[in-house]
Amino acid sequence: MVTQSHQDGFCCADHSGSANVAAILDSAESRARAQGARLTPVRRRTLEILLQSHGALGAYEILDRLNAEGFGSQPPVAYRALNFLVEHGLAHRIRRLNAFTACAHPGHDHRAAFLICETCNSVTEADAVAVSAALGQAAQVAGFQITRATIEAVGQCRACQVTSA
Amino acid sequence: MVTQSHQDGFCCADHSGSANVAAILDSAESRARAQGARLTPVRRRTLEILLQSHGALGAYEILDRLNAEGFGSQPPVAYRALNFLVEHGLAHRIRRLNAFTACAHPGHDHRAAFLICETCNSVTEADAVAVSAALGQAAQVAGFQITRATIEAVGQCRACQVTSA
DNA sequence: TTATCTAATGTTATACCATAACAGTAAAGG
DNA sequence: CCTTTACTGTTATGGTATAACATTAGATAA
Repeated sequence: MVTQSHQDGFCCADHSGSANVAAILDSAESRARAQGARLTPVRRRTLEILLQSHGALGAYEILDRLNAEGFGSQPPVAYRALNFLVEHGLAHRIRRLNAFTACAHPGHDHRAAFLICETCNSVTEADAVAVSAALGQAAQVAGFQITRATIEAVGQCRACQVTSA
Repeated sequence: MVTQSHQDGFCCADHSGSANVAAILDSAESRARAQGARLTPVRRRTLEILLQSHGALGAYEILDRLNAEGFGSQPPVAYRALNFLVEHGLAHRIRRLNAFTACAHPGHDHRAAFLICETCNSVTEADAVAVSAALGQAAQVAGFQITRATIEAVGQCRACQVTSA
C-alpha cells in the first residue's frame, strides 16, 4: 500500500495540524477564484483529504473516501479532482508512488523535490530551486529546453534513520 | 505509443549505430560476469532491443518483440529482463513514460538525468552530477538520507526547437 | 558423471493505475 | 429566463505491473 504510513505516530512531526487545514482550504479557494477556477465540493474535499493525510495517497484511495461520503464511485471522479488540484498548484503527483500529495507551499512559484521515506512512507516536499538551476544547466549543455521536471528521491527521513540506527 | 519516435529521422543524431551495439553487448556481458551475474539470451536480446531503439520502450513493446522471437509471451518475461538490466546499470527506467531505455554510459558510476522531448519522444541521458549534488544538499537540510533519485525533465530537444521555431 | 542445489524462465492469474466517451446537472452570462 | 459552458457521474476499456507456482537449465560438489 502506497499510503499506509506513520503507523505508530513516532515518525515525524505533524503535517499541517487540522487547525490550519481549514485556513489552507479557504486560501486555496481564494486563489482558485482569482484564477477563474472553482474549488467545488469534490475538489475541496479531495484537497482536504490530502492535507489530512501523512504521506501520499493513491487515486483509488481518494476515490474510496469520496465515494463513502456520497460523491461518485468511479475513477474519473478522483482523477479529475486530483488533476485539477495539480494543475492549480494545490497538489503534486508523486510519480514514483503513483500517488498524490497536497502542496506544502501553495501559491509560491516554487520548484519542488520530493523526499520519499521508504521506511515510513512519508513524503516531504523540499525546496528545489538550486536543483532546478543545476538541471537547467545540464539541459542547456544538450540544447534542451525544459518545460517541467520531476525530481524525486527515495531514502530515509530523519526520524527513520534514528530509529533504525 | 510511448515509443514512437523519430518518425522522419530529422530529429537527432544516430544513437549507437548498429556497428557498436555488438561491442556494447559484449562489454555488458563481461561486466555482468564480473559482478557474478549472467547476461542470458533474453536479457541480452532485451538490451539489444533497447540499444537499437530511439527513445524509450514500454515493457509490453519489448515483450512483443521477445515473444516474436520465441521467448516467453507473458509480462514477467519482459519485466524480469528489464529489472535485471536496470539493477545492473545497463538500462534505466523512465518513470514519466512507464518505459525503459538503454544506459548511454554503462559502467560509469554516473548520476543521470533524463531529458524527454515531448515533440519527438526522444530521451536523452544527461550528466546529473551537479544536479545530484544540489539535491543531496536540499535533502540534507531536511535530514533526509537519499538512496537513489529520479530526475526527469520534459520539454523540447534541440532539433525540435529549431523545427517548431 | 551424476546427484544436488540454485538461478532463470515460463505460465496462469490477478491486481493496480488511468482514461475515453457519453449522459445528465448545475452554474455563469447574456 | 434561456443559452452556454463547466462540472459531475456513469459505463466500458486499456495500459502497467506483480504474485505464485511449475519447469528447465547452469553451477557445484561428491
